[in-house]
Amino acid sequence: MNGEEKGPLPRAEAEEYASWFKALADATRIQIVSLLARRREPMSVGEIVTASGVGQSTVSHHLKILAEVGFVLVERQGTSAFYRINDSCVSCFPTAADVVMGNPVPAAPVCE
Amino acid sequence: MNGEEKGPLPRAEAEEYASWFKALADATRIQIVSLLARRREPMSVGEIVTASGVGQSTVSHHLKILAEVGFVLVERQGTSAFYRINDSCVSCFPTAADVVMGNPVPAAPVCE
DNA sequence: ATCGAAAATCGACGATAATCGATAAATCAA
DNA sequence: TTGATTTATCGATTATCGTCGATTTTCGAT
Repeated sequence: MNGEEKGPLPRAEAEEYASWFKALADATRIQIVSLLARRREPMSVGEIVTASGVGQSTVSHHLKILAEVGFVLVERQGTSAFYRINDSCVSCFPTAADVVMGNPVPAAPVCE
Repeated sequence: MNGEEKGPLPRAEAEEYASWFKALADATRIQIVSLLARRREPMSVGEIVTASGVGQSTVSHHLKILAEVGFVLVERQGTSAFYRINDSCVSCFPTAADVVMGNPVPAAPVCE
């Protein structure tokens, strides 16, 4: 019982979808995500900083956003934080068709 | 020859991807798109305005953005403009997996 | 306890984007 | 031509976002 209404998607759902897409609506975040996806192993913030050429605070900021949506996972060891890609979250990311069809918003942003 | 490099996605590609996702990174645009997708027939700007409850100039602005990415198609009749969903563009929209895998950016934003 | 290293947070700035009201442009009818 | 209707554009305001430098926090080592 989804898209048989004639009105637009309710505002709340639309905002949830939008927050998903916002996570990938920035070139720097896409670079960070692609970086973590190519190297399959976890990377420290420092490694990501040097590999991406972006400031340390900026990288930390973006990693936080990516973690909130569940795109990346954190594990802390000593003073370091290691981030890795969250494959299960990548696969549950909504498609444009989902939005357009009015499919229910994916379970929870934080998968796993 | 895609994701076997160790560095991040080149900036240009990352920006192209980001521009795609930016198109759906706004709740109002998602509402407009979902509205056009549910009613399969074209809608005039005025109809979209009353159905969405957003200002006329705002709707016109968002429709322009959606048209630039190819999500919607325009046809003008008299003083009216009728917008409809572009199914072929919806299906070619990149997935999160595409971004993460470093797949090539979809052909052209303006499909059809 | 003190120091150094790593990451997160804070404060500020500039740029971008969303929204609105008003105006302009285009079209058709009388 | 004049007027009415519909949409696009313009100008301004406001809010959001990305970025940076500096500071703070956390943790391990000495």
